Amino acid sequence: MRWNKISDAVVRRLPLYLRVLDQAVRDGDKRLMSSQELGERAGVSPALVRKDLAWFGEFGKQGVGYEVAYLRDELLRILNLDKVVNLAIVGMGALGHALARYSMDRYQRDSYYQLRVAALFDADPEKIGEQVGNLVIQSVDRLEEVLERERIRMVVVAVPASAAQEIVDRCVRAGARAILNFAPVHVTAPEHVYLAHTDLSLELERLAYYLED
Amino acid sequence: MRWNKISDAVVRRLPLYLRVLDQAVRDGDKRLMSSQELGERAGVSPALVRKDLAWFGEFGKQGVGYEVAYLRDELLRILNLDKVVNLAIVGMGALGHALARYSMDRYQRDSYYQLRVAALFDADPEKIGEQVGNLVIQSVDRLEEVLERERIRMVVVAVPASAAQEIVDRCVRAGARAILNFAPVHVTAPEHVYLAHTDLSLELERLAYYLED
DNA sequence: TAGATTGTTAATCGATTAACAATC
DNA sequence: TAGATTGTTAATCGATTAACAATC
Repeated sequence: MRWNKISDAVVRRLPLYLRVLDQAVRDGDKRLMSSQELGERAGVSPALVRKDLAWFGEFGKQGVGYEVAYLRDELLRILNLDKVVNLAIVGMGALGHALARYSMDRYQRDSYYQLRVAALFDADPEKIGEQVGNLVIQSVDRLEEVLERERIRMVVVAVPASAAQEIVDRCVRAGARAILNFAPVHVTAPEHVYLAHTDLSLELERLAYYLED
Repeated sequence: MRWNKISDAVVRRLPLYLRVLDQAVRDGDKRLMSSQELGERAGVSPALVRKDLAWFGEFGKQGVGYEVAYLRDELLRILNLDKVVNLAIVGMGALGHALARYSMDRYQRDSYYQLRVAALFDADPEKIGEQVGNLVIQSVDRLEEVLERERIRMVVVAVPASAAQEIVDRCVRAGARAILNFAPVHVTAPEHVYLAHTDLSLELERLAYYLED
């Protein structure tokens, strides 16, 4: 089952719903939730919640709402998070470290969090061999080899701008299907690879716009 | 001069243009740039480049293009980055550290980068007193006092989800005008404060959607 | 002048909201 | 049954692209 043509804007909200539902399941305070309440907690209008979910199926009951545990499981399935997803982080600067720690901690703590950090890479000989959680930072020279051997198809790129495009190219050749680029540079990938960009420095800079004089 | 009503989507692209122009100024390879080339380097269509810039004035010359140094300076002014902007980071976990290091390094290195990290806060007694660059992590108890004294109006929130709303509220009361929240939770602020949210775990989770089965 | 490229208006595209029949 | 809430269609809103007259 593939739901192509689903817009980015929709996909972007699914993990938000997932989080609200998972929280509700944990708290165990309610078995059912309306689009009204789900929207409120996620910061999205109720109509949009219903429309987003309707792209993937009919998960609710009229007059009743959505069963939280069921909808959470469906969202996990839709997001491919119902089974372990291996993930590599390339570039173990401060940001790479932060992302690695966060994901590792969460993978251990939350049974539902199935994003597993499977490999860490850096180009700096000083960093290679360093232990982070239960992993050792490897030389980026072994990038292709390890991605292929471990069947890693999701990669976080946190290298300097000057190296980003080359790393992306190499990940693509090694079979990556989804790449999240944190380097402050516009990079490209072939159509069949999903490439997203999160640029923290751009976020900081745009924020300054809203400081009135 | 205030250009209210400029959409978020437009403001979000300005730092992108700024980066391309600044790079061109540094390289010194061209004095002029067309919307075509600026767009190509930024990953934006030429028409959109022209439209975005036109919200703020007439910066180009027909048949010629934009003067890179001039347009860069105008963008710096529009983004309020033509003078030092003080910034506080609350929550010095791995992500807070990464952001602090990044901004501090860049402030030292790039003469045009005027986002100055002016204060660091954490609630953990273990971390308070720790040196990061030329700053010492302070107790979050002193948040209001320091923000007011140092006239800090831009704040990065990198605390755990459970503390985020309280920290945002306190920043608002202490005069913050622009807040960037990294905590994985939906928080709110009054109308007069600009609040943005960057959620790295949501980014990672949505990425998994694009891994085909 | 001739060619190029802006600034701007109109057309298109896409995403969100409103509304409501279906139905639990 | 009566009340509530979904799933879905139509209306609205906003952002991007296309086109071109103005003009350097």
